[in-house]
Amino acid sequence: MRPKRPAGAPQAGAQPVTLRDVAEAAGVHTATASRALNPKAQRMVNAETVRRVVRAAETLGYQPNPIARGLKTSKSSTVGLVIPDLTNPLFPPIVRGIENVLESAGYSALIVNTDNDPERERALIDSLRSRQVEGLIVATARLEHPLLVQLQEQHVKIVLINRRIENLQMPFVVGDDATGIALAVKHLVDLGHTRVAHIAGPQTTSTGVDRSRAFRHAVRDYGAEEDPALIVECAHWSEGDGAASMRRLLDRGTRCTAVVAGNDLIALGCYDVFAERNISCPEDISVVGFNDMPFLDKLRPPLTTVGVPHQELGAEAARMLLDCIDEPERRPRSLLLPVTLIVRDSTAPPRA
Amino acid sequence: MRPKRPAGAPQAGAQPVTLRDVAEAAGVHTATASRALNPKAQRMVNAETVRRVVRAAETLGYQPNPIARGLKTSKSSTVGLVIPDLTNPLFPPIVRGIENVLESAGYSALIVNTDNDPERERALIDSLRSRQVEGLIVATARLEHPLLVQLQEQHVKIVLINRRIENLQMPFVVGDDATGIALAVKHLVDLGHTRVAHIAGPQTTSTGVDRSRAFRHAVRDYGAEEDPALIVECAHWSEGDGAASMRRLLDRGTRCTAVVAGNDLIALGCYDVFAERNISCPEDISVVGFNDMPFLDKLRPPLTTVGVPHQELGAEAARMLLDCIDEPERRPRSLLLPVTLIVRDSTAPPRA
DNA sequence: CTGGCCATCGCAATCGTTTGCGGTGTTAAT
DNA sequence: ATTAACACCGCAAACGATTGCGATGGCCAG
Repeated sequence: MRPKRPAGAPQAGAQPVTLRDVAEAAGVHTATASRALNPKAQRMVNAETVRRVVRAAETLGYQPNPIARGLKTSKSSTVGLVIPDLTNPLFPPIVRGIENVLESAGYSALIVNTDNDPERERALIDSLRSRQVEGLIVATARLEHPLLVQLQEQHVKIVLINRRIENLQMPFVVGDDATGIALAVKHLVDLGHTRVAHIAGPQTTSTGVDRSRAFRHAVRDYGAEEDPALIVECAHWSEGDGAASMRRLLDRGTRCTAVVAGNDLIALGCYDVFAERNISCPEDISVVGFNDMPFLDKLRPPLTTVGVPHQELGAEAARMLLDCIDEPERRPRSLLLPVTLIVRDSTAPPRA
Repeated sequence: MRPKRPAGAPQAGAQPVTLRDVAEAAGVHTATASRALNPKAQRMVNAETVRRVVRAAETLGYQPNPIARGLKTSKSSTVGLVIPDLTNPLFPPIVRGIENVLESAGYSALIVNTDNDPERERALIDSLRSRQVEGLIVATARLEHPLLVQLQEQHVKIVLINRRIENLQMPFVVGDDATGIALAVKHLVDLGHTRVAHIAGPQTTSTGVDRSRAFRHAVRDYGAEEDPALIVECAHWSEGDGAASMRRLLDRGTRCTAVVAGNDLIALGCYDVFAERNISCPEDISVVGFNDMPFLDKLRPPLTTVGVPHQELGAEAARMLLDCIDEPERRPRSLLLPVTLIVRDSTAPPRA
């Protein structure tokens, strides 16, 4: 007889009501109790017995111990979420989307921030794996990403979010960058712009190359000028790099009346140099961003941008990962979510 | 002899290198291996043996299985983080601060978003506890918070962040709201304002009452007008509620030339109302916010606010929680972190 | 009446660690 | 020389769940 906890003190200490307790209470063996509580195995046990066990479990307030369960099944009900920096306003909505679907599936997420440092990334992923995460949602993918292909070879379940990897069968969910950019360019051309520039994101990321490729196509399709000088690249998706690139563009005297930025942060960088140089937006130059991160409508001028359903992005990625976990043999699916142009006041017809 | 994994395929499958493997490799029992690897118990085993074991562990790439360890020790190396909504820009920096110190201590955080719903909060905390978190960092505390006192009675380790609970010995770490508000009021008075309003946060939270109390004191201390009509309250710390309260203030005809908002979101609400009613800031009304959330400098006008070291807040809270875990008997400490006034362009002398 | 099948359930091993306890062998004290 | 003290290490029992396998009993068909 193991020591009973003091009666009348339900849940006094931690929560020591174990499977054995409910088994005893129901007058069965722990094995039967386990099966009775497990939907997959319920049919192996008498319906009446199941009822007794679940009732016992309920009245005792039994909560299975996921650690013990995890030890036996080597499932942790946990997934790892690898992002560059939670502080980047792009990610909180994604994270919430992910957590929402994980939560309803009984899973939870361990979040790590790599700060885009490959060394750190490797270490953090190691620690994630040692915590037995059942899969990874990765938002830090670069086009060339040896670590990720290595993980894939080790059959780690991975789904990419917001990024793809070249020449690789790895499931991903991204926004429809191409039509987003096309929408932006069309909007500008419709306003009358002919010389529109592009401040591209880093070409080491799929997002960067997809958007700049889409830009070149759109410029051609909608009949704007195809001047290579109108395209500059950023080293990182940051405000500072955006500003630097904008300065480069201006300094080399490339004339333009509109710019589509690789993302909102880069657009913010443009705003900074506009302020430095007394350029007024949208009168002198129109700007459109990408992502529709929060509070863009509070800027002066409110930023025209393309809205990406980040929360759904996250939700879909989580669903996809759970699918991979449930049926490891399914072939990788990927998803392209629709985006929308959000017109605010940073775009206007060019000065006559 | 248990089946060896195929040689030449290091880490091929999951990561099946177990303590037993290193024990065998070092020619000792798992028990000794365990002790050799555990700093607390190393002195119970011969130094030479320790060396052999650690070398074996290193060459095999041994990673202890935290699940198994947790099962035995009922420690999960995990803490729960309870916040209202990750999407609120206030929290990402806090989370990063927390994760930084947890990471270096070998802990990690499970984040849940309550959306300020007590029912959801209870359910999420239950799920956190069933995952054996060793403690909680809570950012959702209200002045009256039965759930939290109940948890405290059950000896759950809790540290509050950004909030306190009334009449309760529960460790917390907060910014110095009082001097923050005092700084703001002094700044406005120095500019020449005499009728300064306060749009207070919800008085159900310590932050709300602390700031509005500080406001009343500061107004008196610096000789501004003490008109109760100058103070209105928000139901929530949100943009919408801030706007609503600002409208109430204006609609009842209370004259004022400056307002200190309970936080930045509320200040943003004021901006919205200014836009609606063609009030220009700072010419007609000055505004100062609280928190210095990201991108405030991009607003028009850039928002004067009081800066709170959120990342340090998080870091200190995490340190505090780890302390509580390590030595459960220590009496609760609390921390008040210094804040600074950040003057931008939303404040100016009142119109002559 | 017997053998076989099926439904139901218990036994016990197992997951990878930690840890109380007891068993060595060695050294120092009497 | 006997023994106490000690350092070191192995044995085995945990931790709380899952699961292959075997045992039991009831039932039907042959």
